[in-house]
Amino acid sequence: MYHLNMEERLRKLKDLREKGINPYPYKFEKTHNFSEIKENFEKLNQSETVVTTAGRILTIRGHGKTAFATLSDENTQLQIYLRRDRLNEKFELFKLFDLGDFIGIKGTVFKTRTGEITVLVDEFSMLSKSLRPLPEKWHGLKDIELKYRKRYLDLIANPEVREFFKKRTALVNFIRQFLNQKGFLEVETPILQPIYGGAAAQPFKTFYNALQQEMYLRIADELYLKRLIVGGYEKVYEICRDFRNEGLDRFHNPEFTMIEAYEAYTDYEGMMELVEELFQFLVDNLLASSTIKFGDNETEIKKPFKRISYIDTLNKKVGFDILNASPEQIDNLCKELKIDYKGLSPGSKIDKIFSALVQKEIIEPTFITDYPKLISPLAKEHRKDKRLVERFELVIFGLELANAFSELNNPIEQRRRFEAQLAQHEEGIREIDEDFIEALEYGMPPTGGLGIGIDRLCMVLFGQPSIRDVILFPQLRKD
RNA sequence: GGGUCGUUAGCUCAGUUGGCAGAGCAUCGGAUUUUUAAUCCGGUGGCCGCAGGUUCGAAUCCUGCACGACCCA
Repeated sequence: MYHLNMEERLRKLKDLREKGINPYPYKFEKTHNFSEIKENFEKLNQSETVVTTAGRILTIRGHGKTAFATLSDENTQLQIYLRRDRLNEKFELFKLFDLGDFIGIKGTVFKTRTGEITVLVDEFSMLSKSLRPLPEKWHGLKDIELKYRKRYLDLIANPEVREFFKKRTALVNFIRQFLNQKGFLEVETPILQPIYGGAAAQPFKTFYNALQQEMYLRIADELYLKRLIVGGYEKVYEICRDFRNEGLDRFHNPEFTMIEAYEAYTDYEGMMELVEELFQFLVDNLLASSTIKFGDNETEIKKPFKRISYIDTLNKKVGFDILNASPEQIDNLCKELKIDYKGLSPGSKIDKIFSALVQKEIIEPTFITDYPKLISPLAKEHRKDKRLVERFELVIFGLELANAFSELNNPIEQRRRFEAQLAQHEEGIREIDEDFIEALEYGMPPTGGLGIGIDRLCMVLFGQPSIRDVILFPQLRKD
């Protein structure tokens, strides 16, 4: 377990303790962080201000009776300079410091011959002893599996990764800011649910001992947020971690972050406007340009987004009316497209065909509108076509980023849809959420609802090719 | 689930036709009072992912397994 590199460090740890130094002290008060020292250099330098600061040692360059070290704090790096003639016998203590250790220093700032802002150290202390060697300073940590499994090392060794995850947080904060400004109320609903619903997906099961009852980690929070609309809130949203017990690849992590928003007295047209406005807001606040790149593709985020009809586009592609096609016709198409269609409902087959023929080809931000009723049990029937519902998905670079409906608020129709879904024996619900229907029976106003996948949005806006690059601790098999 | 590729020192990577296990950084010892991928001299460090097989001999060829990446489903 302890390799040779560690033995030396353990020796130094012991040495520190023998000298009466606690290698893991409790607290250290900084007067400045590194950015503040750099930004205020002239003032600090002229007034000979004594600064107190701290960071992790990244490199040490020893020169006999002096030493330079580069430290890292959360945002940037700073060089320090230690001299035997200033520190006297305490200078020798620095030999017990290694790369990776946290050091606290006190000193004055100056510029070296080459113009680098540096702190000339008058006092220094061990803030935490590191027992393991850091990844290499020049190449960083490249091994992709190690980067995911030991993200802390990735964050230490690759400052751009540390920077990237700040951008993810900024993205979420701007979404919050946007919705809050619009008068939406952020709420929290259960992650542990006795009945799962709101999407077609397999849940993670667990067991609640106190109630002696099986529970599920939510696959969506749709049904709870709609209950809140029934309750009288008119605009609500939740930034929710959802869980789906399904495959794991470049676009799927079993736990992922969604934002779901519901607004009373509007419909899916209203949700399209909201999405366009939100995306504009995010681009303005987060990106240098409205042009985004993903793999070999490039596009611009600019409203209004293109709108295409699900059925019209698909029918044009296949050359017949797919909603009136025979089961054989659809199966043959699946075979042609090498889709594994066994056990799928007619609706799911059509959706797989759509995904292969239409969705994958879409690059520019596009609203796909008016989905088949078969695959949309929670959306309201289309006002002009009974076979369809008022639903859209936003697709960019072939990826589904948002999904929205004019929400179905007719309780009788909702029960029929759930029953039809149960009869299909399809993945998705196994039990009707009677309380949800009861809530609808008390009356839900006309409502527009929207879900946006935050992880994928992050991938697309920031050009990250894998969902594992936008999740701090992506799921991997236990090694 | 299927296919392709990968796994060698703490990290980044070489390793020729099957013939002694290598480099840089890190680490240790020495020199060095403005360096910055510091420099110079000398060391330490290996279950070559794991388990089998072929062979006089395997990091290298074969089989299985584990983990990962990409593609397909």
